[in-house]
Amino acid sequence: MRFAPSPTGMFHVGSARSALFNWCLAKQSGGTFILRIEDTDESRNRPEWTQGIIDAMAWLGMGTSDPCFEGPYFQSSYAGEHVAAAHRLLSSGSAYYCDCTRDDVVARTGDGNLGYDRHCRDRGLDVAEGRALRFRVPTGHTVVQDRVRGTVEFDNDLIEDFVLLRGNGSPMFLLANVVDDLQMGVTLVVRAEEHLPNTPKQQLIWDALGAAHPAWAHVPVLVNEQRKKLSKRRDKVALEMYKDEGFLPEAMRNYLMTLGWSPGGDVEILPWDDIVASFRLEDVNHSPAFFDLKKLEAFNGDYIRALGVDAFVAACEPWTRSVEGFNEALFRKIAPHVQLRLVRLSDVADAVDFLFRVDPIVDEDSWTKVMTTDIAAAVLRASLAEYERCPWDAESMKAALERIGEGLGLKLGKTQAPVRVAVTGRSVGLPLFESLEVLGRDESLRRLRAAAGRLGVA
RNA sequence: GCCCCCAUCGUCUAGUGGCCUAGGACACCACCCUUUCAAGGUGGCGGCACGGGUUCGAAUCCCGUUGGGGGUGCCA
Repeated sequence: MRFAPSPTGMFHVGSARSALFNWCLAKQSGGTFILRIEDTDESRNRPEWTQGIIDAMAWLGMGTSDPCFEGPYFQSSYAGEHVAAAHRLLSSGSAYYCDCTRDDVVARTGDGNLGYDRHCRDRGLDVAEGRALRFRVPTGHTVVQDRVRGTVEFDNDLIEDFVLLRGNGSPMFLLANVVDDLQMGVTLVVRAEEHLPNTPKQQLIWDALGAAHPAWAHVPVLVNEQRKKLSKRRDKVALEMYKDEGFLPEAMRNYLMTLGWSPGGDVEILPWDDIVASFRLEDVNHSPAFFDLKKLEAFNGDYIRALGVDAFVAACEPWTRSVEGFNEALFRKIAPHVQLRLVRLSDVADAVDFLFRVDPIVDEDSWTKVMTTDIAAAVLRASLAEYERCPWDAESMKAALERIGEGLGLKLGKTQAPVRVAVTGRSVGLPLFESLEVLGRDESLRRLRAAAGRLGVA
């Protein structure tokens, strides 16, 4: 098994899914998962992208220290082997040098859509600066046996004599990829469907090299709302971004696996070990899958709720640490209520900051909506009086406010609103009485008085 | 243009000729629960692209049409 991304940007969610598929296969077969960085296009590579890939994979649970993990290897360091293989192809007659430019070809064929016209095929050109080495595609048909798609047949006459070595002598992807897979003993290639058209070409190279090609499996691409392939330019595809927004790696990897594959039956959220055990290439869907953020969020919420309190508090740390006046012990007390309401961990700060700040951030819309009613002043005045002496636990405070509501002919839903805005600054949020309990009597009363003061209540 | 792939609710999918009056999940709507918001519960909306075959019987097999997608680089 191998996963061979090119380090040309942030780690793509589609790549992540391919990696995950490979990983599952390696795990269940006791095989090796090889990470090979395909960095043969020097102009588009950056070392930080490579580290980004490794970090993102580790985040998803594919760590370099895992027994099945091998690498990372860098394709660029095997250029010598690639060139050597190319020369073998040259001497066996499977390749030839060509000095045509793209413009030359188009000028001859008169059609920019057409491929190379095999102009130099039999010119017997020698190696020279600027001359590319092309593969001599044989006549006949190439049959690709694909483990997800079945049998796909290509007419060799329609495959152009593609370039193996550039004019500057550097190897191209098609060749490098094959040579590395051959050398590394790769027996199964699982990659995105966009590589299917490359497969007959690569299979031809394997044949010409006299080696048995690996088994192929092409999984459908991930698409956006317009049903176009997820692209780095248009779409939000960087795994790192999802991490920063508070998606749990467990939720992400579970969700990614369900795109194009299903564990069967009526469940889709299941333990990772079960996923690894039940994944089968033959069950992978043939059609593109839409990357649905809403569904990812649903998965994430589910995983957040399933966390133990300790794990939840720890997972929130990247976002809680920047909350003014944050106190972990206090947060822990309210955490179970927070867990129930979070879709992304990054929302935690807004949910709990009122507990820690000197003064809550007052949402003026909430204030206007709730505090300008007739009842607000009465509720505030009465609750101030009650809360100065009632036992400081959620149940008692609830009972007290219920009594106040009864006196005013209000349901609890109405009565709690002014208290909530006074204490939290907002009209929606965590359960009120539990929040008061955690906040403490002194601070709660102080905020109630401040709100009463703003309303002009004595 | 040419080559290739694909086609079940809006979305992700289950389904491999009779268990299908097509199941689940997300989203959406309603109701219940309720301390706001969630969570949870119950119910609802909604689909086999179309046309031909094959068969006693087709979402499932075959052909065609249409529609989508991918590829078509001295990128990977």
